[in-house]
Amino acid sequence: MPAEALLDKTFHALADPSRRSIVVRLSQGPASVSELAEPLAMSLPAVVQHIDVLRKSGLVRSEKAGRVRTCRLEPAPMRSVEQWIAQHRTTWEGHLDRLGDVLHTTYGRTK
Amino acid sequence: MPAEALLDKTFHALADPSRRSIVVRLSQGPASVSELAEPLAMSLPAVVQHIDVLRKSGLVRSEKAGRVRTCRLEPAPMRSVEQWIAQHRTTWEGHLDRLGDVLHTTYGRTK
DNA sequence: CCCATACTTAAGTGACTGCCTAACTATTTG
DNA sequence: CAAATAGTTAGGCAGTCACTTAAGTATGGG
Repeated sequence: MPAEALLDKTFHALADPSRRSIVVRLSQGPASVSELAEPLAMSLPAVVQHIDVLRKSGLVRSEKAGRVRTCRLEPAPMRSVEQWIAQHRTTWEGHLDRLGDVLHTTYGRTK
Repeated sequence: MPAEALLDKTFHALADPSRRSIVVRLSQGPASVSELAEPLAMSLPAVVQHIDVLRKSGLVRSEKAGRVRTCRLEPAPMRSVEQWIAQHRTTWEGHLDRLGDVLHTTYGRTK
């Protein structure tokens, strides 16, 4: 998957409170579909659809054993989101530093 | 704005490549609406709508001077997204550590 | 073998997105 | 003041989203 599309899907997946709560739950360890559904006030198919959005972003992986599907968190997409933010925050901060320089040379005690 | 809603809007705002490219451009310093529109292959009203999504998430602030509206990046929402991720990655990593402990005590050389 | 469990599939719906064009309102500038 | 510039407003439209209910498919226990 192209990096841009990965970011699209990961940001989109995280832009929903139900899906974020699933992620939070999974950050504490794997869980079945029913376990993930239990705290959510919606039908089971709706939960499965949310899990599917998370799965398509790569944030969640799942395997079925018997009649139970167990979901677990996959760290890579979250890391790429974190990196994207860190990278552009750095640019932004770098620019602020340069702005500071400009302000300093323009208004500071020079010569 | 409640923290949850802020995360909703910020993640949603960043889930679009055009909007992310606007953010990247603004991370290098403020820009006018037309400047932001120039590299994007879409009509000006479409760009303004994207800027509006960014504005509603708090990621972008803008002021109008004369007929030019200048947009700049606001760091707070990006930071809260970064914190949300860091927080749950920590939980997740913590769990991995504990899993490591369990594996060690269960299968490792004990006593 | 029967029944409860744990999903899965399908189809539908109302709201929201991301675009567009057309028309309009301010502000410079010649 | 007339024309170009910089946005803004309004309306429409195809596609996606977040659900729903109803019906189906495995699987495991008694």
